[in-house]
Amino acid sequence: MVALLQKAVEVLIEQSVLQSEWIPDISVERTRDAQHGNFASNLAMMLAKSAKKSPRQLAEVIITALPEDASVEKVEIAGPGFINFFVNPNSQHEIIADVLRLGASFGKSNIGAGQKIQVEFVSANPTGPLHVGHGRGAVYGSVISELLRAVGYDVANEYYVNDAGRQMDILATSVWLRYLECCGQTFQFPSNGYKGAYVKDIARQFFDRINQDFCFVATEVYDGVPVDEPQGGDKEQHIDGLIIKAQALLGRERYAQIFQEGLTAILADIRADLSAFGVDYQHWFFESLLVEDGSIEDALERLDKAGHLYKKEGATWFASSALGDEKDRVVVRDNGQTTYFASDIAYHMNKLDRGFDERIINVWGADHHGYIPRVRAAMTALGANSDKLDVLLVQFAVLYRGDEKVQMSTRSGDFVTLRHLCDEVGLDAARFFYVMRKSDQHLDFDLKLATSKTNDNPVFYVQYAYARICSVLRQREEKGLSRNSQQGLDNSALLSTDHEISLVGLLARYPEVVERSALKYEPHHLVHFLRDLANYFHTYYNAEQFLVDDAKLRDVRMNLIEAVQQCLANGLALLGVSCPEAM
RNA sequence: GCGCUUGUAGCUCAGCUGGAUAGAGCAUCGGCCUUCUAAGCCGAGGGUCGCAGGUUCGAAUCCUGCCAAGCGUACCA
Repeated sequence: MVALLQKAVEVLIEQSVLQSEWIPDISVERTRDAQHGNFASNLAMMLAKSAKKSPRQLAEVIITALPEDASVEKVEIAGPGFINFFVNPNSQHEIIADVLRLGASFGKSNIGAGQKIQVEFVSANPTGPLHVGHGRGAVYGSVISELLRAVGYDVANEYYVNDAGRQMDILATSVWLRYLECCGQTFQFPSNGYKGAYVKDIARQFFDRINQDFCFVATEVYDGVPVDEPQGGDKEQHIDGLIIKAQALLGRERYAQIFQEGLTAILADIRADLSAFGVDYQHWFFESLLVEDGSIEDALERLDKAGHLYKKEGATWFASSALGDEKDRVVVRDNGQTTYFASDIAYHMNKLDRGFDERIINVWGADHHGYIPRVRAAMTALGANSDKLDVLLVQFAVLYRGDEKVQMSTRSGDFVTLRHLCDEVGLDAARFFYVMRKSDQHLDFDLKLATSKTNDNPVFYVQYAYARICSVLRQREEKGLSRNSQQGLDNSALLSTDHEISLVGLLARYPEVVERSALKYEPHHLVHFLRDLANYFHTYYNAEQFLVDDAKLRDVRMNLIEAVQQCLANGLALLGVSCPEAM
């Protein structure tokens, strides 16, 4: 359509009706209302002022200059000056043949041309099992990856494991303290320690294997440690004191062993949960690697050479405010320790060095939004184009059970784990619900609704459409009715009801929906599309009989619903949701 | 205080980068099963698109100012 208008415009420029400098980007949009044809252009309205003609008059002129095209049935002027294109229905029907021929490839494209993209998501600290808050990022990241692959990008998923830093020391110490309980010691567990039952499990298993080798008397452990908050002290100082004590009493080797014990157990748990959730990674990247191989020093040196670092009050600062951040940031504390941000700078440098220099995607919790400018600044300072970094924010989901809000408290360790969620609502509903809404919006996740196997569950609505089609196709065979796909394609003109025309029209839009969802990182468009497609199908199903006596008509309809089936399957596959053949 | 994000039907949300009469689901009400799965379909009601200005042929969409909510504003990770 754009090409047709382009030609018309060229003709009119030659005739001096228009001048080339007036011509905007010619856009053609799909119409919302079938009365307005299939496509519409606002070109005449855009040009009206410059051409000093009324939009409708100008539209008239443009239309007469339009070249003939077989796929266009008619062109009309409507409203304030829209040019509406009505597509020849027979050319629309070709989509059915396309879908059946392409099968699982229908909707895929090569827009990405094999460009490398790295998608990093979840990256939760390995200090406990994943909870429902992580689920949304997990599904969002994996669906984005699948979508980008579908449009031709070479996508690598990565999980950044924060296995260095204070939180991990708190975990190791928590495991040790629980282990001491296994040894029969009694004491007040620190209020800032990890209190979840999983820590006890890890400690118990460790105790069963190691027995008493790591055991110390509680009074010795707590001797000289600042008191905890409930006793009027500071919980941070208390836990830090315990960490130092653990390291001192156990010695380097044994401390490392118990540290490793907690880390591997929890990481195995996280991997298993994600895998069960349909999320798989190409690469697990460990923060400790950056510490060990000197990447952090390298990164800081690079920033320093480029003149981005300075010293103040004993600390080393990164002058990020010169690069768009609100203020400068500390990278080396006055005690000589590097900050988490320093690791992140090194990590991003590492990503660039590994060849992900075209596009890097980070999926973060929305509460980290303030962190974006400083990472962008770091990218720029490292000599990369910070536009290559896309940070996608995911808002937390709020769990409901019916009208009742489900309370989540990480501190007490009594949060809802991702595994619980999957057990309760199932993989399909969980994934579907998480990507149903725009990711940067709050999501109300209703457990009751997701588990309901009745009227109002959107997952089942879509799956039901698929199952119904399967059922019809099965019964065609069981009843011994003939099927000739080619005959169906040859007679596509028999598709004449409004339901059939809109269904065919919607199928044709699927590839653009995939493209849009992928390029804008908005999987919810795909979800909405699938709901619409299921809706159109259910309507059609109720309005027409498919297994009719007329063999030609039957073949045509079999082809149409099989194409719908294929499209639903392709879409659900991208979401990682299953297609049950019967419900 | 400053920054980011958000405000659309009773509720939960779409709204395709400025288009035509603002759309779904849930909830409410009324219809449709002797024929391919009623986990479905059809219909009805329900809106000052937070408020007020501005930009233009045209604004839920862009700009400004208010109002309200969430998040962020560490030598934490």
